[in-house]
Amino acid sequence: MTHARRFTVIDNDRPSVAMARTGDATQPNHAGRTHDHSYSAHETICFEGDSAKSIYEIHSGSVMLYKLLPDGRRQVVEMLGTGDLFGFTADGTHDCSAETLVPSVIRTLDAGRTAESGAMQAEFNRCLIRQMEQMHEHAMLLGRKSAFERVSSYLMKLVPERGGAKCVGPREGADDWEVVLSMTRQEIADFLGLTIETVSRVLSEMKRRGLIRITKQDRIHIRRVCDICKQTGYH
Amino acid sequence: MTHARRFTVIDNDRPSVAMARTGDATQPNHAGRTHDHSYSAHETICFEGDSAKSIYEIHSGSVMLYKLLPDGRRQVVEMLGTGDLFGFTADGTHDCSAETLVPSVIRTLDAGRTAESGAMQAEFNRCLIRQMEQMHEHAMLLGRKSAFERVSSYLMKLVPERGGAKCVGPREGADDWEVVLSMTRQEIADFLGLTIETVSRVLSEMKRRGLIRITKQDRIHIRRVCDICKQTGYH
DNA sequence: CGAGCTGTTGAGGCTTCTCAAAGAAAGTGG
DNA sequence: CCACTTTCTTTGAGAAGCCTCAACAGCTCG
Repeated sequence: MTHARRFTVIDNDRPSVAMARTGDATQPNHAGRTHDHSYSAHETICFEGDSAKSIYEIHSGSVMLYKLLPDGRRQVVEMLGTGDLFGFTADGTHDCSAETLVPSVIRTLDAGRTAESGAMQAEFNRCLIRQMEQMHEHAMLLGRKSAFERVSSYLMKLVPERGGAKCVGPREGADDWEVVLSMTRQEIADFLGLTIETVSRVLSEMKRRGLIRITKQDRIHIRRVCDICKQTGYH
Repeated sequence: MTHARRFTVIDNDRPSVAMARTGDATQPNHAGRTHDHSYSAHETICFEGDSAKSIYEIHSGSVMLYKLLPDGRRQVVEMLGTGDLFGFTADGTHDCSAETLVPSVIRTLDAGRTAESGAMQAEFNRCLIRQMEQMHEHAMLLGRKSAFERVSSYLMKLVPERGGAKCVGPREGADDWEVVLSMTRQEIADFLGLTIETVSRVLSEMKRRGLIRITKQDRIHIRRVCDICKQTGYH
C-alpha cells in the first residue's frame, strides 16, 4: 500500500467558521439567485456527499477539490483559481469536498436557475473543457511520473506563462522566479499522490542541486525556470 | 511503447443503434454536418496534438483516450462508451489521442456548428460533468490506491450496476459474474498507472486466492462480486 | 519561553518496476 | 491443416523508488 497521513472527516470539519462569516454582499446578478461569500484560507466550502444545491464560482482566491477513502487516504483532484467554476454534479450530490487555499470570495449560483441561460451554459462548457484538459494532464502526472517529475510539474504550474505547450520561453537575462506556495506540504503531497516526506525530500534534493532556494517555508526561489521545466517529463 | 497506427477510415452510414438512446438533441438540426464512421477494434480516431475540427460521439462501441510523454510512457486517461462525447478542446488541438477498443461507430459533429445549439450545449455539459466525476475517481485510483485495489476497481467498472454509490448489492443466490476485457494487459496497465507485469501478477494472485478464474485471456469469471468489491479501497 | 504545528531528515522495509526468459495465443503462408 | 512467426501474457530474480516509522528542527503564538 502506498500513502501516508490519514485524514478523518472530523479533521476538516469546521463549517461553523464559514457559516458565521458576515458581510456577504448578496448580489442579484446573473439569473437572480447569486450570493457572494467570503472565506478565509483553509475553510471548507462543501463536503463530498453533500446534496448539491448550488454551483460555485471563484470570484477571487483559489480552491482545492479532494476526495477521501474510508481509511482516510486523501487525493486532491483539482486546484482551481479565479474564474473557475465547481460543484457540478450528475446525481445531485457533490463528488468532492472543496476547501479554500487562500482567502477567497465564492459566488454561489442557484443550480436550478442557471440551467436556463444559454450564455451560462456556454460558459459552463468552456470551464468544464478547460478543467477536463487539466484532469487529463493530472492523470498523466499521477499515473506515470516520478516523484521528482511530479514536484517539478507542480512548481511549473505556479510559474505564469511557462511550461506546457504555450510556454513563452526564458526571459531575457535572468530566468529566475519566486513561487508562493498556498498549500501545505501535506496538501501538495495529497495533490501529487505522494507522502509529505517524499515532497520534502525532493525539495531538499532540488535545494542541494542548486535548482531552488527555499526562502521561507512557503516561498521557493527557482534559480532557472528552464532547469525545473526540464525535469517535468516533457523534455 | 505506443500502439498508435493510422488506419483508413471506412465510410459507413449504417443506421444507428444508439439513436433511440435519448431524446435526440444530437440527431436532427445539424444533419448537414455529421458523419458516421465505422472503426474496427484498436483503430486510432485522432491524435494528441491534431488540430480539432470535430467533436465525436460514440454511437456504439467504446474508446480510450490517452496521452504520451516524449520518452514513450503512456497514460490512458479515460475509457468511454456508447453515448459519450469526446474531442472537446479549449485551444483548438486535441489534448489526447483516441483509439477504439472494440468495433465502434463514431459520429463526427462539426465543432463550429454545434456551439450554436442550446440543447446541444446542455447535452455536452451533462456529458462533461459525468466524465469529470469519473476523472476525479480515477485520480483517486492513480494517486492513492495499491495495485490490488486498482485492478479490483477496474474489474468492478466492468460489472454493471455494482460498486460505487449506486450499487444494487449481490444478486439472490450466486453472486458471480463474467467480465469481458476489451483491453489488452498493456492497455489496462496504462490505464491503471501500473506495468503490464504488475497487472498480470495481481490477476494471478486473485486466481490463486480463488477470487477469479481466467477462462480465456480476455474473459474473467468473478466468483463473488462482493469479494472483489471489498478490495477496491471503498470498504 | 514553552506548547503545538509544520516541515526535515534518517533508517529500514515493502511495493512496484526492470530486465530476462519462457509459455500461450493468434496470425501467416505453404 | 500444420509449421512458423509474431504478439501477448505469465513468471522469476533482483533493483529501485517511495513509504513507514521515528526523531529532530524551525516557526508561530499565547
